[in-house]
Amino acid sequence: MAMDRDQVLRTAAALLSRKATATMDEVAKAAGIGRATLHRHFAGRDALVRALEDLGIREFEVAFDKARLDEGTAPDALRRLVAESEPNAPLLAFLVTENQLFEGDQVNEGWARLDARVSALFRRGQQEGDIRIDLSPAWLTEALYGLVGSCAWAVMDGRVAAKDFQHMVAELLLGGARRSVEK
Amino acid sequence: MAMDRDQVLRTAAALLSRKATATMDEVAKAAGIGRATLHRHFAGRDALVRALEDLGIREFEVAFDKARLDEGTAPDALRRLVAESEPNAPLLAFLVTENQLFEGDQVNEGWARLDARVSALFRRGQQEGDIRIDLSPAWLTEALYGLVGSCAWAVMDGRVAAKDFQHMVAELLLGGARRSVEK
DNA sequence: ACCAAATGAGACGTTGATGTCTCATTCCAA
DNA sequence: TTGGAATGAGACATCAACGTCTCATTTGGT
Repeated sequence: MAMDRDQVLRTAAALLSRKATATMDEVAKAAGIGRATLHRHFAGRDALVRALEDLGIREFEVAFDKARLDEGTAPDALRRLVAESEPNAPLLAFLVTENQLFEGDQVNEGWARLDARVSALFRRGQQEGDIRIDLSPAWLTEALYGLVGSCAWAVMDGRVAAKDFQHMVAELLLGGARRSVEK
Repeated sequence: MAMDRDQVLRTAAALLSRKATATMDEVAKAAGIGRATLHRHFAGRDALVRALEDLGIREFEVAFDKARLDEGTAPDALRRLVAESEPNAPLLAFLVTENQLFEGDQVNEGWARLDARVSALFRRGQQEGDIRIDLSPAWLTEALYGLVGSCAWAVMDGRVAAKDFQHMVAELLLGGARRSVEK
């Protein structure tokens, strides 16, 4: 029953992704540790959420690295990005809704770094002529997060098959719903 | 200072869309009424959220009617739907995140009715050859909600200009981010 | 085998929001 | 004008989660 900080965080992420209002007690039980121990490592609920935020940001930075956003065409890079994001999609969904509660406080600057990388990808795609220019990189970034989160919820609710996650997100984001003539 | 139930609900919707954790006290103050009065009309916070849910469902049913989902091509109907949804987009964003807390409880059957109408629209588009068939109507419906909600947040945060809402949502959903050759 | 550190269980006080209640005041219709 | 209904303000008890603390037990390294 040793306390593995990272393992506890991942368990908490899994629980909170499903039930965002889970209590500290529930988080502790889910992680198989005592509430006191949980408190010894995370000063409070806020600290826990911050730690989850850090974990999420770290995971996505790794995912972005693996996706090699600078290589190949932007659409291909985006597909890789969606594929690499899938394992952490529920965590992202949780953090996105949680962030909306932080109103104006101070948001982790890590998000800005991630946003910048995604925005840069879209911008590159626009410059190379692969991405339409009437949709701003900022909006495309938001939309990516939104679709990843939505699909994560849909998968958890059984409305979308898990195996379709990558296709559903990447294809909708890239190609849209309209049936293209050239296809 | 007479109590106008519908006006109170709209004020609450506006507040809670920005700050989902707003207290009953804050809601009452925002509505310009006393907390006791608020309590006389809504048995509790749950009842208030349920009432907001009803309001939202009513609003969207009206919006769907106005959008005339059965007329014209599916893409055109979808554009009208996005346009009609815009005024209530923040409320939708709030209700969507709130619904995720309702885990398995009982979800208002109104959502099923709305889902059915949107799904039917996408299905019609697929049958008429305007919407691609490799994306399920259920997912397209979820994606629509997700994009409307995401864009509502983005507008509230100033990352997207309010005047671009319809274009950003409808064009991304329909056409995707990839620059099409035919365009 | 030993000892220091970490843990689990639970008691305890605190806090913030909730829901109820009272009472003086205001509103509105007859 | 008048009387009943609705309201606003605030007091009050309740409750759930939080955060702190203690102490017996377990763990892990030497």
